[in-house]
Amino acid sequence: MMRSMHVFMRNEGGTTEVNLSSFLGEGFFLCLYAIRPLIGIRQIHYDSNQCSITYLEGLCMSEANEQLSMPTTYDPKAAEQKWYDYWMKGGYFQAGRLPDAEPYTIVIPPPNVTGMLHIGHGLDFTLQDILIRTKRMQGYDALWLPGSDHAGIATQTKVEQQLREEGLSRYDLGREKFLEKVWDWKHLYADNIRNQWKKMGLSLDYSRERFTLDEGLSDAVREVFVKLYEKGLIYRGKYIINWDPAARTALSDIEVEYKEVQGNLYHLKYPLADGSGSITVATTRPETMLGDTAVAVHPKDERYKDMIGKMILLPIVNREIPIVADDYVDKEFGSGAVKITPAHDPNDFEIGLRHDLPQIIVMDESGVMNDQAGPYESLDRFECRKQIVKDLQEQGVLIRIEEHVHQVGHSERSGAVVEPYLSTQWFVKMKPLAERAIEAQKSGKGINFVPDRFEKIYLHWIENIRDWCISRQLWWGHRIPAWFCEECNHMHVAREEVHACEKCSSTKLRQDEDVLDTWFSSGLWPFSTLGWPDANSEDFKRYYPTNVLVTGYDIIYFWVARMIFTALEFTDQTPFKDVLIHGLVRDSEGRKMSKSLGNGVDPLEVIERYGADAMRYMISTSSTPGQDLRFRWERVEQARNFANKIWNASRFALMNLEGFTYDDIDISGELGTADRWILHRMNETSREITRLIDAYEFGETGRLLYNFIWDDLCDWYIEFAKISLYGQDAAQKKKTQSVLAYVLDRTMRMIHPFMPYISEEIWQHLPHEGETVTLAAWPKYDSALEAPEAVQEMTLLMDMIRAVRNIRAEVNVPMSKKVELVVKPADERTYNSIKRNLEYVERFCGTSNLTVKLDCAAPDKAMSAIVTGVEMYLPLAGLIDIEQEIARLNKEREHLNKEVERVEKKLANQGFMAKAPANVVEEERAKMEDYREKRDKVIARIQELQEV
RNA sequence: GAUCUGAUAGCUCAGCUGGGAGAGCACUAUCUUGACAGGGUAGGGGUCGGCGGUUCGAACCCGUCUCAGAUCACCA
Repeated sequence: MMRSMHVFMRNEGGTTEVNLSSFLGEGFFLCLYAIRPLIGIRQIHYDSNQCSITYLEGLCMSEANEQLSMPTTYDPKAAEQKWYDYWMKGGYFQAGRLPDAEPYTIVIPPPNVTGMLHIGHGLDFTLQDILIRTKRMQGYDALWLPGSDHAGIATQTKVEQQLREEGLSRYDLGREKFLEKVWDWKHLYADNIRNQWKKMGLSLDYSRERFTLDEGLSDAVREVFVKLYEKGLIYRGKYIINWDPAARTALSDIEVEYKEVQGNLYHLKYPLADGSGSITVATTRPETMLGDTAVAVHPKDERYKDMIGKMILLPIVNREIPIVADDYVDKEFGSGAVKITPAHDPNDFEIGLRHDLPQIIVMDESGVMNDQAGPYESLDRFECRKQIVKDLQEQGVLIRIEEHVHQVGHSERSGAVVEPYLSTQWFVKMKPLAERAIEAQKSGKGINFVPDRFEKIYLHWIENIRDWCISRQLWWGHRIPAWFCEECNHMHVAREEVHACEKCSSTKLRQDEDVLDTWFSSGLWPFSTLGWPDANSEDFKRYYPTNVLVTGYDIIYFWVARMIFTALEFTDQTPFKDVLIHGLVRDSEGRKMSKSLGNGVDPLEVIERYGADAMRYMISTSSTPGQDLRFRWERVEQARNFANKIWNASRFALMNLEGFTYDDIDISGELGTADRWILHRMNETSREITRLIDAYEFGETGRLLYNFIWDDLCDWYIEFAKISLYGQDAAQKKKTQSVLAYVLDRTMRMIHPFMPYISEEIWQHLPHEGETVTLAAWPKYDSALEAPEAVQEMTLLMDMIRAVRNIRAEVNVPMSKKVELVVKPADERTYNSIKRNLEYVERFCGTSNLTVKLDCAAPDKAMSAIVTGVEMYLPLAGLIDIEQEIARLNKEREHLNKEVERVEKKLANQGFMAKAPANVVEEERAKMEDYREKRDKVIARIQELQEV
């Protein structure tokens, strides 16, 4: 709906009417409001019928803004590009600038080169950046080492997928060509990752960037492998492992995810070979019966006592297999008889060893039945299952199918159903390594987990650890440093390539085809990146062990635990002192972010829309250690608004700091109440946030900064400062300018770790010393800034102002109405406080025409307010009626009465008096006095009014 | 089955050694007073999951139950 509107332009008392037509009311108003500074409008009034505009007198806003080159809203994009380049050029992130300082080290959990970073990385990296930036400012030689992980199976899967789209497999290309492709991929994604780091504003030392397949790191891998082998802690052998038929590789136990699946339990009746009967077994994987080499029963099971030792004629393959007795079998479960397939089940494998049973592998490495499967050869394992069920049913062997929900292992990467599979692999013997780690932890020389409950989780895992299968039948990764002689098959394990067989001198050697589990190299990350095993590595000597590792709870087993035991084994110390565990970033409904749900959040999108600082602030401060957090756009918005608030407060300051230099800052001597108060608050805040950052309490830190900046600095101090800044007293003005410049400078330093860009942008505008806030000194608590009496005075003023505002709101006193506030202080000290600060009260009580009168009698037609130490009366003849005021006061009295009673009761409680600490009792006493005083005054006032 | 985490305002969450329940958003009213409408001011809204216990005093400690989630281990 279009309608026309009149716009009045008011200037110097005169009003010009302007007709504007064809616009939508409120939308237009908002547009006009937005461009207000640009066209020099000072005020706009809008209601549904008219809109009036007042131009700025004198200096108009647009000019002021141009001078400052600071628009009314903060523009993150320009600042981000500019300052990151500036930081890089200055080399501020490079460690080693302070050779005499104590080092502080963090190594980044290397992201996989499989794709783009997600918001979870955003959380992880932001927390680290906050720590490293804080420590850098605190004067440490801070090193944050970046890098990425080759992520063997994950990356190879991706590249193979890409190939598949071209109709190719890795075998078509061959090992060498394929690896070239993967390296291309790696370069592309490592660049992307680096770019994303920069967008997030991370202060990484790029000169030390590492990749797990770098020469140095590969050397570390070989060193560790050979040493462990020589110690007998790495062995090669034929065992049941978890096999991923899609990726055609072995997996470790923790790379298998168990998911609940609705399946069937098939009951099979195996006939005895002598025809004397049958025995029933049950299985969820009937196709494995082709590899059965026994049936096991419990030795004490009466039902089968006589059958032990007899033979069974295995259907379909017509193989005779024995009935064996083994304690493993649970008499109570199912029929009490178990089919044994040593080559395709870990438990059966163990039983097979005990009873010396043959191991028959019935499928190949891609899950297709092999020649041992007789008629089912070349059928896929699941096809075979269908077929064999049908056949067994026809032969009367399958007597029952029962629905059965069970856990089925899936490959963490490919998603394929994992097949327990007998094959020759390399393993790390975990017991001795784990014991050392457990001992370290229990003797107090271990890792400080934050929150500490994760220590329990870590210990539980490492105490129950099984040997680690480290070989992978992949191409992308560290090749196992083992060479076999083609003549005599002798195995050589060595750091360098072996050219001649030590046994038969043959030069025909071939290296083991397999590569190592990607976590084998990640497990060395904290020291391999710093130059280990090179004994002369300066970085290793200086920066190891690292201070803290920051990561999510999802990789405690995969990574954290492995780093700990390898570091203990090879460097004789823990790789870091603290481990900060954070949660997962979930979507707004609490679901895990995933590709399939499409609910992932791209950090670059967040940065694009709201700026890197907003993203960093939101994500770092909306988390508590160890707890998951939900990603909500409205929280990013809140963070953006916070950034904008900081921006505008700074704009105000800068407008009033024209010509003011760093050398002009002088906060000594006589300062106003508000000045001393804000310095006090800033000082307190700096002490608290320093403590909280050291405790990894980023959420609390953020809240504290938010409250300090928004409430104390913007809502109170800046308002109070206006009196002095707009006043006539030049000396006083200079003091306020000093405080403003000083406090803002320190405030920018304090928020810098959280919001590096906006703090740098503002800091550079402010009177400052030094090249960058990145290297500015962290604010230290300064006892000279303590000002308890200013706090007391300020509290009084704030209470008074709030009380008057309340009254005003209640009776709706128009802004324009002239009011006199009558104030009666209780004592001389309060009197002097108020006297000194009259102007503040007059200005900020929510009305522009308020004057304060001290030493007057209480007027009749007035609303009253009692705050600690002061009675106040706001004469509002014509606006209030006395009955209403009495009613309001009665309500107030009731409330105070309740408080008084509560405290009195507490103080009358002998238990409390006897057992509560003295300061608590004292506080309660003071409260009671205060409440009583207020209540009595309210009562007195009611009586006064009733007499009128 | 074991272990762990969570349950606080309509929503999302804080509440860091037990001492008068908080924030943001949303909602209601109100305001354009030379930084900010991405603002200001005022306000409504909670037996802190239930029940017991310890304590002078419990959102917080202990026990127990209910619900939600996670991790680990599983027998065919």
